[in-house]
Amino acid sequence: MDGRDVTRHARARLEDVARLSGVSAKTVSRVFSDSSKVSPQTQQKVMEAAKRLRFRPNVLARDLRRGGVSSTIAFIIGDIQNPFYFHVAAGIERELSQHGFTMLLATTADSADSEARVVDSLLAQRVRALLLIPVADDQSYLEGERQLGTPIIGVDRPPRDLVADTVVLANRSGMAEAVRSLTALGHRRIGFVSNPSAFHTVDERLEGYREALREVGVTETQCWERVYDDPSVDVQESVRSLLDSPDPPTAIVTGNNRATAGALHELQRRRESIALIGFDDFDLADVLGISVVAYDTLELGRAAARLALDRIEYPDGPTQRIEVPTRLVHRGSGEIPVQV
Amino acid sequence: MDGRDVTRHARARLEDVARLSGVSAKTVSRVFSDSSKVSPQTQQKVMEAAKRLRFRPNVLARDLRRGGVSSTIAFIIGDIQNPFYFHVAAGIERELSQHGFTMLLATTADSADSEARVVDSLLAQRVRALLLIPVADDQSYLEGERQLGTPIIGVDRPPRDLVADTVVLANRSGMAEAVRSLTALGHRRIGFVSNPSAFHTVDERLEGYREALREVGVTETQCWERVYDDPSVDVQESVRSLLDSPDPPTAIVTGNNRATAGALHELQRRRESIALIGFDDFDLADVLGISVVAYDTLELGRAAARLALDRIEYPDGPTQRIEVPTRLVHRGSGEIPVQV
DNA sequence: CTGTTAGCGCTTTCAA
DNA sequence: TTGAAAGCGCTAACAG
Repeated sequence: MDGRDVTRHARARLEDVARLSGVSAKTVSRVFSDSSKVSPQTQQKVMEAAKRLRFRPNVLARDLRRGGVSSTIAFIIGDIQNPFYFHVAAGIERELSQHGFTMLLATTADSADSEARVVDSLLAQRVRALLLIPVADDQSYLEGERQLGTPIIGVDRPPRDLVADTVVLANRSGMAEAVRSLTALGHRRIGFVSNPSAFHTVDERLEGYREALREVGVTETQCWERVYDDPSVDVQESVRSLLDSPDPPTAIVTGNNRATAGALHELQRRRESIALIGFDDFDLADVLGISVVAYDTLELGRAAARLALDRIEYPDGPTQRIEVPTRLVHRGSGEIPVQV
Repeated sequence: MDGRDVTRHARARLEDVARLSGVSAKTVSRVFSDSSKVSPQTQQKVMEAAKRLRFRPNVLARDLRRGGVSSTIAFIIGDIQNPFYFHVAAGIERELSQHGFTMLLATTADSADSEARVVDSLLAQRVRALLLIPVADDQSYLEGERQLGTPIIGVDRPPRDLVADTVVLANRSGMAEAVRSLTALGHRRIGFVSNPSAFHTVDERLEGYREALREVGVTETQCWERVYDDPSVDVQESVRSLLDSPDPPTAIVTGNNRATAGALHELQRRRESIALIGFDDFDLADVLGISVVAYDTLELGRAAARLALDRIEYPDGPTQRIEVPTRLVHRGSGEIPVQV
């Protein structure tokens, strides 16, 4: 040591501020939490000292003392690469940050056992609430945690075997509306393409599709349905097999944005243009002229965050289920009438 | 109360597990951190008790005791809606989770004072490192924190007035390569469109553009440059003004993905097809046939995360600057020769 | 309005 | 290999 101050300064604590400003630690604490109960002069003294010492309350210690819960809320998603998830994340983050919470984002790579591990590590961090897009077959393993008071919110799909607040899209009616707009143009042979299929969302969309076709007397739809659960099956190829089948469809609807992309790739390859409506909106869909079933993704996230905040405030309120509406956006591809 | 167990169970603590398994709290603690020093029998006893009580170590308390730092690493981004940020976040998250850290994601809505506030609240949470996409004019306010030992990593742009590890793209050379491919096809009047412009990234891309044009003797490029900093100026309109100018360009390069989208909208409106190369790849660019300067976004994130992990391990190592390479992807729009 | 004491759940000594 | 005591930085509960 050469006499100059070359030591790495330690972080200032409440007590350091207290000493410098000549008050007790508790008073400093009050200034930083519920300043209404401290006289203005004291407040100013404390704030000055704090500034000089670059004091920042240690949230870890605060949260520990306040009952072991943190001010973070976790959002667990599957494949982070899918733009859908991050628009939802954006909505959640925006709503949470307005209420003093921060979002902890974790991914499960859409695998069930990864889900359990990730959830576990987040709970160890004492997150204040858990928002998750359920992937595993069964979320009953969260029941214990829920009883301990951690709010658990299902996003985009309802958790299975677990009573929880949920936000979902109007999948069934949204898809039915899309298919009806096609049948109105004369289409009867309509393909439904999706991969994966196991999720609640796709199930519901498929039902909406069948429902709308039943309304015009088409009850045998199996041969137009290309729904796989195997990630190795390329959507583009399933569209190809559909269009190459003996009695090809005159229109296609897709179960999600990835399926839409696959369909577009195949249609471009064939240089064909067929009636197409995708579920999920996407960037540049307008430039491409693709009609879609759209919805406010940001709002989906916000609604989920609000459910969590509600549940934190009213732990014993009734279970809520919010359905975010969809709307059919006409951009051309969905308005191609059946070729006679 | 009806006699059945309707009380909300409290969370099990180390001590509860200790009591149930007949050992001391410290032994249980050992089992959960550095189990090598506990006999196998004891270990099993403890694990069983822990399982029965659904015990989960409280990371808050652990981190507090271990020196007040958490096992979370924050990533601060501007506009969360931009898919670019997401992919970077995905890369970061992936790398971090492999090393036992979780990612705290916060947004600043691309505003400078919001940046300071967000950073402050994250530091209060004692994040272990700070990854940020600098937005404010000046990050010197982080200097104190850096000296306290919090690693700070600049992502996509170097922090200003702050020595910090940084990951950036090869902006200049990437853009120069794109423009060279256009000049090779005979183009000399090439438009450059971007909004916003204030960021390091766009500056560098602009320089690359000018450099490549200088190489073929074009030194006066101002009239082809449409670079704004006003979010209210629509890129589509600036492309329009460019194409409607007395001496319109025969090719366009864009400064980022949003500018590319704007250009596409305008070109579609005019039903024109002009040579176009975008900076940043995007979904369905292949279907649209748009040539782009692409790069591995995920890798950008991973590299940033690795810098943080490095710095945590070797606080006094040399400052690093990583440049992620770009590559020109030919898809047709960039291969349109100049019209004679 | 302000201070004192105790303790959140864990781990770091240090001792056995 | 195991345990007892002390304390991380903060705040709840109680005084004054």
